Amino acid sequence: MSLKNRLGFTREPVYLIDGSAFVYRGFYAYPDLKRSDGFPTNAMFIVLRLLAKLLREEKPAYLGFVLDGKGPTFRHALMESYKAQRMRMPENLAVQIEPLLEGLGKMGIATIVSHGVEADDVLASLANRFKKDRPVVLVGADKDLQQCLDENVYLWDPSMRKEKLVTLESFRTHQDLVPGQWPDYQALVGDKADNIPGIPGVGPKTALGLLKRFPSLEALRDGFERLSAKEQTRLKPHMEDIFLYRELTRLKTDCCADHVCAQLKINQEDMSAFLDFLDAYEFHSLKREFARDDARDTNASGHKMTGTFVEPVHGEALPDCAGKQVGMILEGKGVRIGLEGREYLFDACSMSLVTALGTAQSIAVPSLKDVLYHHRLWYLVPLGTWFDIGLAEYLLDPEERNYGFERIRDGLSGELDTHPENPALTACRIGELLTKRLEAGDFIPLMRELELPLIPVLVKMEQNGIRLDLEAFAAFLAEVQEKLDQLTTAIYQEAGTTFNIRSSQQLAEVLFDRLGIVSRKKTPGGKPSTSVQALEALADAHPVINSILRYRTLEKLRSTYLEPLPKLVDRENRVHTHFNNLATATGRLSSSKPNLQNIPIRGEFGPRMRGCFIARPGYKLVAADYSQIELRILAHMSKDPHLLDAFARNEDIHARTAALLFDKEPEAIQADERRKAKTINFGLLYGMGPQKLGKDLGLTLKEAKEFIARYFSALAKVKTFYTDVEKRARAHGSVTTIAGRRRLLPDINSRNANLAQQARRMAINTVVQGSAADVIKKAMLAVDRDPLLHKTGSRILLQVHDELVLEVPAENAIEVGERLTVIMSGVYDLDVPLAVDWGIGDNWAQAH
DNA sequence: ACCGAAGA
DNA sequence: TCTTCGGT
Repeated sequence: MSLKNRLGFTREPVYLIDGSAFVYRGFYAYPDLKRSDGFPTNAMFIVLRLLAKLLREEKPAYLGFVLDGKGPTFRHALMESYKAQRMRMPENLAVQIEPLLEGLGKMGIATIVSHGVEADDVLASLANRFKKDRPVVLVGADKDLQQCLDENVYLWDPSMRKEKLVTLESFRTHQDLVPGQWPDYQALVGDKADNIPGIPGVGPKTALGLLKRFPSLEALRDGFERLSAKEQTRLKPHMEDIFLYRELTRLKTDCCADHVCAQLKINQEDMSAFLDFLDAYEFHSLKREFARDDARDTNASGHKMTGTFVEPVHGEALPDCAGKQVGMILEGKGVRIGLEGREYLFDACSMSLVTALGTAQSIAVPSLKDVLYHHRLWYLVPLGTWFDIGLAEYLLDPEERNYGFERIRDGLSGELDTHPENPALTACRIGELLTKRLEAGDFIPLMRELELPLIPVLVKMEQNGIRLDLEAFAAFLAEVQEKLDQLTTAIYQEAGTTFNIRSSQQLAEVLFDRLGIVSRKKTPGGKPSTSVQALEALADAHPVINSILRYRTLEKLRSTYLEPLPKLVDRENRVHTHFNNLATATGRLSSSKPNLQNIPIRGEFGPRMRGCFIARPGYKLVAADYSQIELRILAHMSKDPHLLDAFARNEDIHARTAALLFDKEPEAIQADERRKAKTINFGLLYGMGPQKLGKDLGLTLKEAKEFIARYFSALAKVKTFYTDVEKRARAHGSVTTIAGRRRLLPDINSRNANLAQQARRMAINTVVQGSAADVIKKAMLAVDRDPLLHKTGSRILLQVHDELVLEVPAENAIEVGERLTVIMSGVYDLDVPLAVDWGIGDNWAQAH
């Protein structure tokens, strides 16, 4: 549905497009699109496609396309380093700008090229003037545009798979800021992309806290005395700079005084020149689309209207929910309820509402996790009452990447009898439909006994967070930064040029073209690879290679961990990750914003990195991890006597495998032989074939095949297990884990051998990896419910696939560690023991 | 094999 | 979107 309808505009809105953003995005997103003579057309294509969609769906009357001009802007005059690290426009993109402007002209769209200011400034200035007369929709993704939000100004990004609309209201509920405070906020936090440093150690949480107390930088300066001593020392050295930073972020609202809205009127009376233009650049699909749109005046909203719309009641008389099926949608602070064909709106969550809903038979919601975050009162509704629509869909097909309500609704639209503008009634109906499907697939126990109860545990873990040692982070970062600076000069010298070492493209050019090193490995895309594996093989060819490898590891450390993490801490220096329970095809959790499941552990810097994650004063971290859980599951499922025996005796499994493979006593196994056995053990869990194994072990294809054959003849029951999994996958088109989790693998019966082979590997890996995920999820529930852990004041902080990290009062740490291992090893009764290793420490490194 | 983040 | 690299 168009924005006009959704937002109920009464006057024609004007759309202002941040052209530069889309031009760049298109350029990187579609690197290979070219005309047959080689002229690059990728950026043009993306922009034109975006406009086509916008014209078709929005039917705008006024639209302006704004591009950055060439020269420097006033911001460069304010600060030299501004956007210094951003490269100048690549040649392949620059050549597309003129033709693009020409095309837009023929399309009847007004373009504005900014000079001395950036495109965003033009957008802000025009929005500021036009908003008095009509709604303004800023089309773009730059977060700095949020400062323009107003009752009549909207920010919209339709280019992603899921469009993003920010209104004044949604901004307020999400940000706890007024749009006008955005520049003040950015000045404190900094912005790496624009090279605005911000204040070290001040992340979003701190900045929001400060702005809550002092609404502007001026107020902050004037009230400086009222800050705590710690805050004063942190802020003092930067108090002058932040005013400059704010000027860089603040968009101008007073340029383009001579533009009037009438100039932005779309004029598509004659499209023939534009169609010729599309021909000239070989945009055939776009031409078809425009020719079609030109021919018929479409009027369809594109939305299938089933059921009749029911006007929602503004509820102060509560409906009787007892024993009924209910659907619920959260809208900002408010709540929308649907039952028995009626919808009710409430301004906020309240005790009486929660009590009424608690008597329902079931409440279908798009995401239970969101509900629990919405208000603490929701915890009072019995867990068994909730029905999580996203979760249900995930269990039915874990390979959809999008479990948003809209996607699911549209997928089921054929079977819905509700109006799309009655989302709560729709949710209720979807709940009914999906319940039937879950029953048919035998997913109810998995849903009710594992996945749904896990959600409040995940929320607790996220809210607990884990504490960072900020001093240690700062010292670490300073060291790494200094080494990086030294390496940069060394590399430029050794290579004989300066270039962007972070760019694999430029690096490949320098190494393989300029220095004449012969590349051996290729990327999946067919270009010469500069990965660690590829570079290590070339280490002898040139001294610069080793410097580059070292630069890579340090840069990774800096950019992924050392720099971003301290910015995310709250008042107590704790970071709060998101544990996503609908993210993986195998049933594992994933962690993001920040990802705490890939914090380095190995190598020169791993222990030091994990040492920066600490327990709060008076507490210890207790970490417990399953030992070889996936191989143990393989042992249990295959019933292979060698594996069962090795685990029963708690032997070194890789050494034992090596002994079988090389026909030696386990004591006589060499390190290299153990390494090979380890690689093949892991490889087979991934369903790895001989090519990949050979590559990893440096063997020829023939040797690798023999090696695998030897493995399977020694571990014959593993072989039969593999073929059984494959057979079952063929027969059902899916595989199932111990807890009844299912992954669909339609490709396993494909005539395309590659696809079938890929599906075969997924089948094996999913059974093993997914079952391991079931085991630890069950353990998490048991840990959460354990009275002793509760009594000792333990809190669960992290899950890293086979590991749990708890924070515990120091005096109880040993007791908790012991209890934890008992719980974790006891969740499933397998044919092998589930061994658990654990440790205690003041930080995560020690606890290992 | 399964992820997420950063950079271009 | 692709490449790379950190984790399991």
